[in-house]
Amino acid sequence: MRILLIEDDMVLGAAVRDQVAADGHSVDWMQRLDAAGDAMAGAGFDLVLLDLMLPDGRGIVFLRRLRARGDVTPVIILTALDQISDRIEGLNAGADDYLVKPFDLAELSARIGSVARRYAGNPNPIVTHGPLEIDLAARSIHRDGRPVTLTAREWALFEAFLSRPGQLLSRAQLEDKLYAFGAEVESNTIEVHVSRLRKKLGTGVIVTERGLGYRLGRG
Amino acid sequence: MRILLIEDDMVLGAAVRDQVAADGHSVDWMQRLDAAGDAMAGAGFDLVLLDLMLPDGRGIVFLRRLRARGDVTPVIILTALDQISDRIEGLNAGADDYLVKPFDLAELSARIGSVARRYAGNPNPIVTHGPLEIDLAARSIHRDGRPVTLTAREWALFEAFLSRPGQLLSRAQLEDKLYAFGAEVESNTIEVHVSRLRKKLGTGVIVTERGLGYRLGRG
DNA sequence: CCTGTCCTGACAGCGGGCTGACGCCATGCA
DNA sequence: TGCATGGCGTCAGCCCGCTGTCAGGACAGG
Repeated sequence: MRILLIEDDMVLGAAVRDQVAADGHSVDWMQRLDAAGDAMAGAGFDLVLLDLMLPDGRGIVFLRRLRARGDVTPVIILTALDQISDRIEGLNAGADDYLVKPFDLAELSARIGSVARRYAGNPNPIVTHGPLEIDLAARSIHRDGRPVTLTAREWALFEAFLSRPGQLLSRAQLEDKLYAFGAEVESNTIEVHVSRLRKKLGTGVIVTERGLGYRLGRG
Repeated sequence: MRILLIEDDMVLGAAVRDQVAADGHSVDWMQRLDAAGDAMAGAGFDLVLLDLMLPDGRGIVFLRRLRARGDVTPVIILTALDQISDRIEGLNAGADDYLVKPFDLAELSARIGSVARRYAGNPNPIVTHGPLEIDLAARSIHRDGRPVTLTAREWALFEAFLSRPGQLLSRAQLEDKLYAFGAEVESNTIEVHVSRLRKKLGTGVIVTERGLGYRLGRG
């Protein structure tokens, strides 16, 4: 897998590079955003590891611009910012995952593997689930042949179910997926999003386990 | 989830136990390290809440010994020691998280959920018990290949039996596992839930020991 | 047979879950 | 800058199924 590492801290960058390389991936390490932008425009990477605090600009802007260009390359954010608002901002900007420094290198490997598996894409892997056809890479869904459009949150939620088919997911687990680790949600946000998802995808897709959580229904 | 609480303070221990039980986990509470060691050697717990200051030894030694044995059960340390050096020592000994007394019970819940989720990763181990296939992480059961759905209380009860295969469990023990202390049940609730479980899982799963309690039958 | 224990169908209360509605905020457009 | 739009979190009220309770019957032991 081709990985682009954008990190200005030399010590941490080297450690990450070595770890990722040891996992068998090829790594391009850049210390500046402008160089990274050029690299992204050229060869296609399979994954981007992005530091948010860089000398020549905020990584979040970089990420947002990337997504605005239609680039769907998976991005994992590495940062010392541990404010909830920052995490939300990161995910809203289109990040796929989030690691707060200091993080364990083994955890980094695990996250990379997870993201890689999710996107392990021969051209367009299409998952069919009952009347639904899901193209994970393109983030598109068709229901009975008709296209369905999901919002960012809805997609994140649905993806959580797809990644663990048949497994029961508690509200807390889902909140972790949507808000990147322990953000406090004071209301029934998950319920509302589930409700909205059901309205778009059909009622049988997500099944409620009263008192426990939700799980993906049989297609 | 099966949780082992090691805490010698009766007031705090009771509070923690009630909170954890209210979150839907089954709790074993021990006041001494030697007893806890025996318990760990037997049934597998999903998580350990460990006080560092105990009458019969230092919790840190216990933890280190645990890891030396190759036991990877997640451990959260509860302690009044708030020196940085203590934290580092605890984490180096193999703890997964650290809570300094006095801590908020809600925070405890959040940490437990977080640690549990971190370890809830695939591949899910499947336990077979006669005609039953049990996926603890996914909270799913199949009987003769057909899925069986349990309610929250039914799960908690069944889990209590699974965690102690073959061991006799009195009604009082089961009530302790299912309900927070103080919320005493005055009727034959346990009997009713056993009955409902048997109807879903089959009659041979839970065996009655007249006058004593119940135990898990041979598969 | 008697007695104590256990099983299970029935039922009501309530608390968790669903969803329509609303307001805030960010974004896009003129 | 003002207006329109759409996403998202929050709230309230309704609904439904879980769950504790009870009662009557079954069963084991003596």
